Amino acid sequence: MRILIADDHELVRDTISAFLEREGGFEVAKAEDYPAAVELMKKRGPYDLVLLDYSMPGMDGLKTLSAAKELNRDKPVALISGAADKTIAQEALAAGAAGFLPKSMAAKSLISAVKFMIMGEQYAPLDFMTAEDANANHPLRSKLSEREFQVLEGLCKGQSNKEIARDLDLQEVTIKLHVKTLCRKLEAKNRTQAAMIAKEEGLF
Amino acid sequence: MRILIADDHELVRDTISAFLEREGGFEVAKAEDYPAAVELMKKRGPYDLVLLDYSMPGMDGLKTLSAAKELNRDKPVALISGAADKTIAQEALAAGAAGFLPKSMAAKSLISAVKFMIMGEQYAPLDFMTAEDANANHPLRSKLSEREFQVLEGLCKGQSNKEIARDLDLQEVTIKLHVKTLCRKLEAKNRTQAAMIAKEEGLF
DNA sequence: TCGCCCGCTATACGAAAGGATAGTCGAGTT
DNA sequence: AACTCGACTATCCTTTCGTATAGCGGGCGA
Repeated sequence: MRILIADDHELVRDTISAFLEREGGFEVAKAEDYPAAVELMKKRGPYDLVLLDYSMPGMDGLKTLSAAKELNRDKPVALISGAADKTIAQEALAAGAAGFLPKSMAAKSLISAVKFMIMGEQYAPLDFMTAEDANANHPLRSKLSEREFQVLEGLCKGQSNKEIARDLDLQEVTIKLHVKTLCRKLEAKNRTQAAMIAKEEGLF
Repeated sequence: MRILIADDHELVRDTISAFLEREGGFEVAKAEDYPAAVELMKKRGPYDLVLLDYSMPGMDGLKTLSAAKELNRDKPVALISGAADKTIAQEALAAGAAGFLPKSMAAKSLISAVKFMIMGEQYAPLDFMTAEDANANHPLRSKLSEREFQVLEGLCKGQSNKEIARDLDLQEVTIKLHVKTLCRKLEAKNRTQAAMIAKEEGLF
């Protein structure tokens, strides 16, 4: 069974592939970014399973996923990620990914997951998929009201008060009020800073 | 030789520890976050080497580093990180870290680095430390002029044009101009969106 | 040397944001 | 029933942003 693993962190790539080789008896090829993975698939492909890191140079979300799937002649291609959340996993699976492997999964589960996917099944850890979205019970959620949260989302998109008002079907003045109270709660002195704080908290 | 490795990604933690055990003959203990690492150091410590992930639950930069160093009775404590840049590494080493291991290092170098640190030396990969700062030759750097870059930094801090002007010792109108051209280059429609784009690019 | 681009400054104006105060309305408390 | 509280609207006013247009000086290449 031949596997290709692409991850920009050499330490992670090396140790995971060493683990797969020893514990699973697979033959593992390594790539340090997406273009390198493409090269390998073209020259040595198709592989029985391709594992792509979701955040590495050259990866552009789900577009590259389907491209890789074609390059690997419809043999399974799965995503692996340390930070991505449930929604991204769902989109990936819907887009035809053979599986989604969070780096928070146990190493021994990895072996069975890999075997499972090679057999053509779709894999995703149940506990990960049933978990709440990270931002659903985010610390900021309790500080801000629902409305303020919606307005904050608009701020993060760079929308003007007027645009936010249109989207939420409210008056512009109301948005201003929300922006003001929301800035106070976040200890931001203006909308831009509020948006940056939300971004730093990992929101939106 | 007893090593403690703390990382919130189980897959990474497991495979790295397996690698250290097999290839290096170390006895490796694992912790899933900082508090768990503290527990282990209290009960089973000190370890000959402690590896702490820089971004995991409970870690608060360098404060926790020195706390861990005390808990481990001044035996070496090193940081390991996937995303952190050179400046963080330098601060960590200055704060008494036994080493800084980027996840982009080769697995076989890990073994020698670990042995090196256990002997009481300070370790950091030379290529990593001499590398340019990630944002020094960032794609945006070539698109934007130096001034525009400085102004963008101000935007990301949520500063007003007037404040940025004071900091850069320029006139407010000049800042406005830079903001405008910078927004055009970034395809942002206002300052907030420009700041968000910079943030997404990993700047500041 | 001429033209040209770049960084900077200036003036001016409309649009947007920010702040203060006040009032309506409905839901839930006491 | 009186009360609080959150969400919403309204008016008024000041500050800040965003855009346009024009001018100046230095550096650089044709």
